[in-house]
Order: sequence, then C-alpha cells, then structure tokens
Amino acid sequence: MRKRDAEIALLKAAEELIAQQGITATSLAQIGERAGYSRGLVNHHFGNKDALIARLAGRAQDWFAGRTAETKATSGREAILATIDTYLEISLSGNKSARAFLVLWGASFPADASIEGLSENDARARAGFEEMIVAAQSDGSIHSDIDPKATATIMLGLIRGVAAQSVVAGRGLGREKVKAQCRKFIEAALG
Amino acid sequence: MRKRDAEIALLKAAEELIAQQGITATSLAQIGERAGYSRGLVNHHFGNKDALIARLAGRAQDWFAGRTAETKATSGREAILATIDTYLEISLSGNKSARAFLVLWGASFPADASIEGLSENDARARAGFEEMIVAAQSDGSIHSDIDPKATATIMLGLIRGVAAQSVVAGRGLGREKVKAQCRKFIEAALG
Amino acid sequence: MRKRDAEIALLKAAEELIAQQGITATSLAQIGERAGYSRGLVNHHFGNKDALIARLAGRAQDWFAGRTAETKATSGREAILATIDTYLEISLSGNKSARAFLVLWGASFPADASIEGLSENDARARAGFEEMIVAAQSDGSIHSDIDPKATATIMLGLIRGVAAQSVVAGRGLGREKVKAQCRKFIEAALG
Amino acid sequence: MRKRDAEIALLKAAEELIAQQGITATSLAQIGERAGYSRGLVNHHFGNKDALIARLAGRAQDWFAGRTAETKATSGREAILATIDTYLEISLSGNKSARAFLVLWGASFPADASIEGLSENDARARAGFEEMIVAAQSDGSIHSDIDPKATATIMLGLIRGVAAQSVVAGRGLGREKVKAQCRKFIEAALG
DNA sequence: CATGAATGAGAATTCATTCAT
DNA sequence: GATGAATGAATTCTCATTCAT
Repeated sequence: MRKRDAEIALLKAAEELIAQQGITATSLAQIGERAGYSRGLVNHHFGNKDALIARLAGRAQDWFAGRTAETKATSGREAILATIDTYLEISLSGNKSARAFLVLWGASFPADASIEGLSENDARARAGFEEMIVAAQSDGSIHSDIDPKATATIMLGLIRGVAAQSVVAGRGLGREKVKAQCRKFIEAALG
Repeated sequence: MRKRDAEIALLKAAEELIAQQGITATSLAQIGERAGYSRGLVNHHFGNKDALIARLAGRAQDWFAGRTAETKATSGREAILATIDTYLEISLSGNKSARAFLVLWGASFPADASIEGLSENDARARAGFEEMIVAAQSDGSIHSDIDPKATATIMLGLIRGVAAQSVVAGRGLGREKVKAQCRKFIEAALG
Repeated sequence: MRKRDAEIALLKAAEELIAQQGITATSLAQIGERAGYSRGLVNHHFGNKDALIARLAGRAQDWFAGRTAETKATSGREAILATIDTYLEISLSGNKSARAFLVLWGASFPADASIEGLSENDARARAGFEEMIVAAQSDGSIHSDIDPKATATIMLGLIRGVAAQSVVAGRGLGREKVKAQCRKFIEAALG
Repeated sequence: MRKRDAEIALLKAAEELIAQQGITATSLAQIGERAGYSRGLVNHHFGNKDALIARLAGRAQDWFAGRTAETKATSGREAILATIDTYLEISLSGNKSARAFLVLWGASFPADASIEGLSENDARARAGFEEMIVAAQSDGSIHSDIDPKATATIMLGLIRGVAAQSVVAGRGLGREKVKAQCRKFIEAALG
C-alpha cells in the first residue's frame, strides 16, 4: 500500500527529527521533506501535529513491548532481571527510537502537557513490573516484604532516569559499568 | 533594589509558568505580565529567552544544593541516605520549583537542546554522590565492591526517574510508600 | 502560474512602498497586504526581507540593462551619449522603479550595509561605460587621453548624483535643462 | 560646560555609528554608551532621535561650509575648481564625518523621508555653485552660454555621485585618478 | 545633570493548518 | 494520493520614549 509506505516514512522521519530537535522545534514541513515527500503530507495523513505525536508515542510503546516480550525466563526473579536488562540495553544503545521516546517523555513533564498515550504508557509499564514482582513473590524467587507497586515505580524510574542521563551526558558515562551495577543493585534489593 | 525585585519576580513567574506549560509554550510576554510587569521586561532584564532559562537552571541548582547541604550525618552511609531522602522529599512534594527543574531537565533530552548549565548540573550532582560513596567506603559504612561512579549515576537516575513519574502520574502513586521503599532499596544495595 | 503571479505582485508592491518609505520603514506585512495578499506571504515566497531586497536589486539592474540595450548608435561617442541620455531619461522621469533603485542605492552607503548585488551592480555599470569609452577611443570618436576607468566612474556618478538630487528636490530642478546641460557637459569632456 | 561636552561626545558617537551602520540600525542607547555615558543621555539632551539627526545634518553642513570657505582663488573659474577639489578631497578621504553625511543623504531618498535640513542643504550647495558660476561668467573666466543653475546641479551631482561610489566600492576605485579626471572633465566643460 | 528601569509599539519570522490544484 | 500556495496567529526581540531616582 502506498499510503502505508508514506506513513511509515513520515513516522520514521518524525522520530529522527524529534530525537534530534525536540517536538516544538520540529516542523511538519521538515518531517514531510525528510521523508522524501512534500511539506503538506503530514497533515494529509495524520490530520494534525498532535495526532502524529500520539502515533509516535504509541509506536514507541509497541516497540518496547515487542522487545521485552521476547524475554524467556525460568523464574519470576529471572524475568524481572531480564526485562530490566533489555530495557537498559535498548535505552543505552543510542538507538534513535529510544531517544525519541525519551524526548516525548521529557516533553510530558509540564502539568499542561498532554501527549496522548504517554502517561498510560508509564502506567502500563509499571503494571507490568508489578505483575512480575507479584509472580516472583509467589514462586518465592524474591523477598515477600517488598511493596510490588512502589517497587515497580522505582524500577521504571531507575531505567528512565539512567537512560535520560546517558542521553544528556553523551559518551563517558560508562554504560557497561552502569548496566552491570544496575543488575547488582536490583538483585540486592530483591533479596 | 528595584532591579533585583523585578528579576526575582520574573524568575518566579517564569518558574511557575514553565512548570505548568513547559518552556516553549511559555511566552516572555506571559512571564512579564504574570510577574506584574510589562510584556517587554524579560528581554530588558535578561536579554533573551535562553538567558532567562539559563538563570532558572542555575537557580534550581543552587536551591537543591542549599537544601541538601543542611543534612548532617554520623556516617557516610547515613549521609547518602539522608541526601536521597531530602531529594525525594523535595521532588515528590509537588513543589513548583522542583517541577520546573524537572521540566527543564526533560527539555534537555533532544540532541540539539542546549540548556546552559543543565548537563553540568547533572554532572555535579553525580560527582557529589560519588564523593559521598567513596567517603562511606572509606569509613566502612558501605560495601567496598560497588562502583562509585556507576552507583552515583544510578542514584541520581532513580531520584529523577521517580520524581518524573510522580509528576506525570499525578496523585495515586503512593508517594510515601515509594519513598520508604526507595530507602530500603538503596540500603539493601549499599550492603 | 499562481506562484509567479504572487511574486510579481509582491515585488511591485515592495518597490512602490520602498520608493515611498525606504527599506526599514516598509514592513513585510505592508508589502503583502498592498499586493493584495496576506501579511505572511513575503516570507513564504522569499524567505526573509534580505532576500526580497536582493531580488529587487537584481530586478532593477535587469531593467536598466534592458532599457540601455535598446540603444543603437553609429559611433562609440554616440553610444555613450545615447546611454547617458537613456539613463537620465529614466532617472529623471519620476519612475517608481527608478526611485526604488535609488533608495536601495542610498541605503547601501553605511559601511555595514550589505544589499546583495548592489555594489556588483555599480561595478558592472562602470565596466559597461569603460568598455564603451575604450571602443569610442578605438574608433577615434573621442579623445584618447581620457582615462576610461576614471571617466566611467565620473559618468555613473554624474547620473546617480543628478538623479538623487532630482528625487530629493522634487519639482523645480529644471529637469529638461539639466539633461540638456549634461549632454553638453559630457560632449565637451569627451573632446 | 559639561553639557556642551556631553553633546559633542554624543554627536561624535552618533556620526561614527551612523557612518558604520546607518540611521535605523543605530540605537540611541548605543550612541550614549559609545560616547561614554548612559543609555538615556541622548533623549535627555536632544529630546528624540529626529532632533539628533537634524543636529547631525546641520553639523555636516557647517563643516563642509567651513572647509570650502578657506579656499582663496584669483578668478571665478579658479574658485569653482578649487571648491570642487576640496569637496572631492574630503569626500574621497575616508573621513567619518563625510561618510556619515553621505549616509544621511542616502537616507533622504525615499519620498516620505524627512531629514530636517538635508534638502535645504542640497539647495544651498547648489545656490553656492550657481553664484560662483555667475561670478565666473561675469569675470569672463568661463563660457557664458552654460546654464548656471543646471550646471550647479550637475557639479553637485558629480561630487556626490563619485563620493558615494567610492564609499560603496571601497578601495580600488583609483581615487587620485578619479580626482584628476574630474578636474579635467570640469575644465573642459567650463570652456 | 545623569542614570537606567519600565513600557509598549512594531517588525521579522516561524509554522500549523486549510484548500485549490 | 500528493503537492505546495496562502493564511494568520503567535513569538521573540529591538527600541524610542517616559519617568522615577
């Protein structure tokens, strides 16, 4: 489908430009042109800028979900650790999509900011961790006195916070060491 | 001093508006008027928007520094835990300045974004944690086999990531539980 | 072509307004509206004010070139005199384009002023006169001991200086007499 | 008088800045500060920008008048030639005041431009030449069949036009040759 | 006399969006 | 499906000017 092709190209261009410049500094015309089309195509396909951003947010979520779903683990504890590894792996890799997602996340901090789907995304990610923690507590592979909800928040926070720092600091953050230390950190905390 | 008064009022107004709307959505005219002055005063005092933002970033840093400096502790370990408590206390309190800072941080994620002083701020905060960790290792109050640099990154990431989530999720994140769990988390990790 | 139409209308409007008010006092919004379009169209078509001005300068040059190219002459001397007549004819006629050009020229006097194409325009006009003078010396129709380059400068200066005075003084400068006297002046000088 | 000192310093600063940047690009604050005073002093002394410019225009005229008055000549013809020499000498010297005057002149080309005193200045300069021509015709040192008024216009035009070209073209116009050729030109024309 | 804080008007520019082609 | 011309709102920034100190 030609329509589908164009949309994919536009989303990819948008992602790259937003990772680079941020949402506001990226114009729809720029996106259209980088995608190899005309200035007007984004509106033609997505209607308006917000809709494009929402699509991008959704895409990011699907993408993370896809990557973490691949994980296979023998115990609840292993599943948690593997998921965190995967997240950090992606986030610290310098991957454009990951950075674009981080940029969207950062743009959602103002109280009035409403990037459709983003806070739901956070909530779902937390819920995912929560479930894994409950499961791990059931199979006895982690401590039973940690609070699943609070711990899910902490885990997601850790991942995002570390990823964001890596993005702001550029090289020189010692990514491998950070990843290794993260794993130890969480292992210790899980008991 | 008239000048000083005006600048303080402008910075306060800017902080509030940016916490609410974000940087781009906040116009200089809005800031001037909310501060009780004219549309043109921000430019008169700060020259341009970037300079205002830089001032805001610097202020936020001073403010955090001031708050954490108050902490008194009996051991290196206690100092670390107390600092993290303070940070989280501020970040999760709903304080406007804290949120404004978070918004600036989020706006610095795009590759081209250059908010003067922000990445230095991160670096300094990490350096602070690193020193505390080294000191705590020296006095034997924490494990000697954790990597100070990587751990500093993780701690800062944890704080920022949790704060950001609280800001995006609004109520209902169970702030007290999160704070308590954070402490346990870090205690466990420090050994 | 719709685009071409709009550009022509914008350039015409710009010319008129600049002849009347000068460059700085003429806003892009004014130009768009006088051309029968919107405030934003100039930027849409020309990008920025400088580019519009450069286009205007180029246009003026083409226009002068076109008018002087029509001149047919039997000797080098005649060609020079005819060209000068044409120039003065146009310049003293009250023609809007001619005045607009003069205004651009006047705006290029400050050291920092950089109106793309204007100083090249001067240089080209001088080169044109120089060639004509050399040719006329070759065919023996004018004195051989006048310096072609310096004389070209003088001729162009004479034309521009007289035109500018006519523009500043308005009526009452006795244009016909000035033109006639110019011719005699130059005839005498050419020998 | 301190007041007088300040005004002179302000006028000098204004002249330099206007020669460099043009009238509109030069702000009153800039002038005050370059003069070694405060941003507000120009308004304090001159009331508004137009008044400052008018003072500048007047000053330029006085200055030219002073320089040409020094000329002593034995015949009407000599007086004319000496005056033109002086004018060109000043205009082509790269003198800041001369350039500033030229800039004011250029800024007076738009129909709406009203730089108080400038067109009167032109008129007076023409009248001066006219008188000299009449006088020279009376003492028989130049041809009697040239039109004094038109010739005055031509002479002033020549001087201004050549000066302006020199200013726009920068170096490489061969000033000495131009000056010499000018004299020959006018000698031939005067008969 | 002199300063510089404050105002507010005005200009260039950028862009999402609409719509004719 | 796709283009790009046209619109008009919004923003930053610059300044002349006024006025309190």
